[in-house]
Amino acid sequence: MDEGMSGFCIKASAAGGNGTGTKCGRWNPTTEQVKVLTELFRSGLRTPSTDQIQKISTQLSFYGKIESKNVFYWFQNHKARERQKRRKVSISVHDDHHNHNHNHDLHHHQHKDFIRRMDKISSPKHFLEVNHHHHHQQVYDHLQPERVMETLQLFPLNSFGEYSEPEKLMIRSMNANHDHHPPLDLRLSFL
Amino acid sequence: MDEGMSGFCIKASAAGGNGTGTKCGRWNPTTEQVKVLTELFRSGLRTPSTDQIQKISTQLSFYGKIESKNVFYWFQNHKARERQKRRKVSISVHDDHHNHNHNHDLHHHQHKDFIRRMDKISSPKHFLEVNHHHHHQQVYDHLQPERVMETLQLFPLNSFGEYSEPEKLMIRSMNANHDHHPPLDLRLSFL
DNA sequence: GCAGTATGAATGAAGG
DNA sequence: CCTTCATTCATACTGC
Repeated sequence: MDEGMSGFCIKASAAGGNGTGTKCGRWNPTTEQVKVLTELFRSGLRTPSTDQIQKISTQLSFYGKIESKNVFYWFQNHKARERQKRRKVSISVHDDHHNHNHNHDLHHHQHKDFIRRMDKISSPKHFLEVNHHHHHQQVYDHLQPERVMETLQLFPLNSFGEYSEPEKLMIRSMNANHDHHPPLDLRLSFL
Repeated sequence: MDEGMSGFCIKASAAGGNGTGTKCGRWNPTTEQVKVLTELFRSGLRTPSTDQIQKISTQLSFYGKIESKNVFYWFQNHKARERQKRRKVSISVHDDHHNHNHNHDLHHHQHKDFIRRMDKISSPKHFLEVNHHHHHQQVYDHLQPERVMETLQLFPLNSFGEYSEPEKLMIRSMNANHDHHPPLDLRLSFL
């Protein structure tokens, strides 16, 4: 998992107002690019479509290396951060001491799609309820370092990456037969 | 930004590969969990059934805190993003003058987020291929610094017709009236 | 050089 | 499934 980290971009451009250098790794927008993007944003563009992204990217490529994804991410981030700042501030300003229901109020209204699927395919009863262990401390159990290999030796960590064909088939068959009340057992021990 | 600490999550995890810490708010898969999930995915499992999800979840819980929904979402996201990622988004809009590199994609996974939109929303034909087709010739053509286009037609579309006329004008003036800028032009007419 | 910060990139989680 | 939001991770940049 240790990234290869190929990050060694020689980027000379800075906020000062230039746009030279720029080689690899992560995109480093030139001031011109940022300017255009900002203008577009201020113009009301929040979530550009594919076409728009492409065009913007193409145009901006004149000022320097850029890819579509950069434009996409830029807008995503910019929008998100604008909102984030907004949120933080507003919370601080008129906090009514009772306004805590939209930030980290996690769970309780659960995910629709997930529930729907769960509910349909095979009533998991308290599939979600299982999650209701918030009053337990066992949550902290997992903070244990990775030295708890005893009971479940399902995943030989040193065998990842490659597996035999028969195993693939097994998996496949399992996957193919899971419609109603699948008698299938997904034992991950095949790994 | 400092405030990042909105939550109370002690996220000690990082790209370094770990499995400790992390226990609040959003699920933070350990490397082992990711590994297993990835393997399952690679094995052909795309949309696990409820039972499968449950089993996977149960098994993965050995490595750390996890809930069924996490597994569910993981597969959904991974599948979607993987599919679109496959779309090859390395649009080298900017021709490599002499820079033939092939080391920028090796580190982590690429983006997967924006790809989705790219592939589907609009041009189902080819999004990236286009970049290879056009050699930015025409791009430069109407990017001539000297050529000042009166156009500032932002977005002919209407997806976001939020901007007001004044703003268009502002942009326009900005574009057409750049006293101290050489070849810089902010024409957004390409959209 | 390291700390702090701004921001690009990735992905978990939801909504529709 | 597709689109979007939110949070987080990683890195470029700036200042000390």
